[in-house]
Amino acid sequence: MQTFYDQQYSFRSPVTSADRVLVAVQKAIVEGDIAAGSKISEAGLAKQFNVSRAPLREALARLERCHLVERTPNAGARVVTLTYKSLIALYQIREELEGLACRLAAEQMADDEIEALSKLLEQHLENQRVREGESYYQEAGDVDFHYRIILASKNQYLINMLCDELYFLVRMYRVQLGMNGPRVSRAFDEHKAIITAIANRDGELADLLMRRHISASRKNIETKLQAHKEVS
Amino acid sequence: MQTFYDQQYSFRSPVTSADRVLVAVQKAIVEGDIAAGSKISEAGLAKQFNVSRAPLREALARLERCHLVERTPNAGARVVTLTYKSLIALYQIREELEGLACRLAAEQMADDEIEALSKLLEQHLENQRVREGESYYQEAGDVDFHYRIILASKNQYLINMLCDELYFLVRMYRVQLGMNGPRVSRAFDEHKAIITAIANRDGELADLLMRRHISASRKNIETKLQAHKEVS
DNA sequence: AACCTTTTTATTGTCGACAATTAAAGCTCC
DNA sequence: GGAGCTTTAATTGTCGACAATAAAAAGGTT
Repeated sequence: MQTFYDQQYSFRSPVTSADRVLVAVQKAIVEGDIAAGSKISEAGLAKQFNVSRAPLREALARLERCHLVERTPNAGARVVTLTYKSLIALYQIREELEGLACRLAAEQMADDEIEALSKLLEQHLENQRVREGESYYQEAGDVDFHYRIILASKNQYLINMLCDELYFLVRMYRVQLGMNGPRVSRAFDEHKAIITAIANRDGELADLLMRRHISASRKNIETKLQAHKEVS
Repeated sequence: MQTFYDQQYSFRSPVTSADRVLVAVQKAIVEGDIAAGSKISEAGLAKQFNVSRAPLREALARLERCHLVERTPNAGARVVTLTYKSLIALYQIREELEGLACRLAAEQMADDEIEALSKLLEQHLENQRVREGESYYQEAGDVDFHYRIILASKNQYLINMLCDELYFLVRMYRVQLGMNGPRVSRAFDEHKAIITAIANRDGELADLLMRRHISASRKNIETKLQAHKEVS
């Protein structure tokens, strides 16, 4: 299943070898294959991907940009660690920016775009029925949904910030802390309500609903993070 | 006058030569010494700063990060051009994010920090009286003010996005399109009202006032941009 | 044995050269 | 003379090696 969000960097296909490495390392960090908090060796990763250090450093710079690694001069890069504080900070920003995106989308989306988004949601519903309980496809669907609305805002900076700089971190929290149980179906309903508001060209309501949707999602992850902390 | 905003990259002093080049080129672009829309030659700039292309490319990557240049694979980097559309997009985001920053600051700033910020504003007022009509110091003061509030939000991502990724572009609009006339003194009054709201721990009002402040600033630049376009 | 200093090692930052790609110039053909 | 193709030139992407810095190990002192 080729999902929308598999691409990055404003949705260009990887042309340079730095792009390829970036995509691979992004995926590895998001999915936890490279442990959170671990140090990244430039020479090591370069060897692993059969490239020189130059393109790898370019990739590292972009990984820093999407907040997946933290670099300190002359000391190298470390994979970020997921914390409660970071989660709150991230979702505070998402509420504001995706709320704005939703409002702009309600004002600017073409009728057929709204129709297409509505159909996409129906597709996700099918998938959910078929794969009850399996969380990954739902996450992909959720990300797809948010991506579409962000793109519909037509705000260049907003698209860049959310899709390129913030969403990999969001996915990292989701993949590593999961989304499942009753939250999945509730998220669907919230998506549907948001689309309805957009279809009615009610930007204010769409904004509000998106903020609540994100807030609910945050609370869900918060509890998982809490449970996760208590175990370890 | 050493101003607060002269530093960058989360306020670390430039240690590597890529840092030095970055600061210099940032300044050159913001102040229009490197023309908007012009192509950047890696070899040329590298020679100009007496460094090799490696640190210069690192600097370019960060310039792209703060939206001062746009890079396309195998085609190089171009300095961004200031447009009406871009201005609107930028300020839409600023309203949301700085509004949030203001709300968080109202909740979290220590009493002595508020006191210090209030005193900073008095200092700016002195400066304004002395240098009536000269816009640069006012801008520096304005940027100082916004920086303080953003930092007070204590939200790591918010600080990074606003101070590292967006504010150079904001400064570019200000420096090249200027802020002067009655807007200067009005901005002072708005700053004062915002501090008062923060001192009263009224986050909601502080949020609202900051949004209006930014909106007013946008309208001011809009008219300048309009006039500028009509001339050229 | 713990602490500080010095030496060693490893890692990051920088350089110059080469390969790959794109943009420009020149040529051919209509 | 202009459109399309070919060749040339210029620019970007990548590589391996060296220099500079920081972390680790060894040594000495109290």
